[in-house]
Amino acid sequence: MSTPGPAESTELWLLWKRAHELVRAAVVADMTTASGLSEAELSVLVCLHESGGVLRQNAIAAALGWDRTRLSHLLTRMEKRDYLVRAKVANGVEVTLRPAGRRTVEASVPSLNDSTRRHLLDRLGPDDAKALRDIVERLLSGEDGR
Amino acid sequence: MSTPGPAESTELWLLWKRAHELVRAAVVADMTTASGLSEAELSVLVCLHESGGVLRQNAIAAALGWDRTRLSHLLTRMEKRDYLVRAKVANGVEVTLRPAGRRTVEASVPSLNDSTRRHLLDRLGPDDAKALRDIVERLLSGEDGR
DNA sequence: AGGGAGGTGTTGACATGTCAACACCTGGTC
DNA sequence: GACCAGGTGTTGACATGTCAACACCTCCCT
Repeated sequence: MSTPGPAESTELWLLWKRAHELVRAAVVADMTTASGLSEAELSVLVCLHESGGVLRQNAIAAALGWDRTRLSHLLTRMEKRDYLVRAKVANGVEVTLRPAGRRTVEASVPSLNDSTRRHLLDRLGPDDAKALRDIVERLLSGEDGR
Repeated sequence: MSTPGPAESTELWLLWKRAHELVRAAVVADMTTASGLSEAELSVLVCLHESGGVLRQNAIAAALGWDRTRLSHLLTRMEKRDYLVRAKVANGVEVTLRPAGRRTVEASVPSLNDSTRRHLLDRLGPDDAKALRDIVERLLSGEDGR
C-alpha cells in the first residue's frame, strides 16, 4: 500500500488515545450537565468517597496517577467550595470529605454509572469488556510495586 | 467483600483512565527529553506528517478528536515557531508543514516508536495488543459516520 | 438579489495544569 | 545535638485549555 504508516506500536497508541478521548468527551459532557463538576473534581470526590471519606493527599495523587502540584491547586479550589477540608498530620496532609462534597458525589455516582455503561460497556459487549479489563489491569500491575 | 465499589462500568472506566494516564506519562516523558515537543504539538505534527504535510485545520481537529478553539490557539503558537503555516482556502484554512516542523517530526518519530513499543506493545504481548486494537477500533467505528 | 442556516475559524477572558523553587517534617548518621 | 537525605506539600509565574461571543464564508431558498 502507498502509506508507509507509523510503527505498529505508535499506531496502536494513537488509536488508543483517540478512543479514550472519544469516551472521555462523552462522559464528561454527561457529568457536566448532571452535576456541574469537572472531570478532575469528580475524580477526587469519587476517590475519597470510595475510601470512606478520608485519605492522605499523597494517596489520592497515587491513586489517580497525578502530580502533587496539580492536586494541591485543585484541592485549594475545592476546599474553598467546602467540598472537603485539609488537616496536617504525621507526615503529610489528611483530606476529609465534607457534607457538601459527600452529597455531591452521591448525587452524581448514578449518572456516572449510567454514562459509563452507555458510552463504554454497552459499546463493547461482555467479551470485550472482560478483555479490556484484563489488559488495563495487566498494564497497571507493573506499577503496584512502587 | 466489604467494599460495595462502583458499578462495573465505572470501575472499568476508572481503571482504563489510570492505565491510559500511566502510559501517557511515560511516553510524554520520553518525548520531552527526546524532542522538547509537548504531547499536543507532537500530535499535530505527526498528524500532518502522515498526511503528506498538508491538511485542513478542520481535518486535524477531527482526526485528533479536538475542539476547534484549542487547535486554533495551538496552531497560532506553532506558527510563530515556524513549524507550519496557515493559508485561507475554499471553506476553511489549510495548514502546511514547514521545513523546521518536518525536521522535528522526522527526528522524533523513531523515539516515539521506541517509546510506545517499550511502554505499550512490549508490556502487552502480541495477543493483548491485537485484542486492544480490535477494541479501540470498535469503539471508534461508531464515530466515522459523522 | 436578499437573507437566513450551517459550517469554520478567531478572539479575549478565564479556568486549569505545569514547572521550578521553596518550606517543612522525619529519620538516619556522625 | 547537628547534620544531611528523602519524602510531602505549597507557592507564584507561566503554559495550556475552555467557554462564549463574534466574524466570515458558502450554500440554498424565495
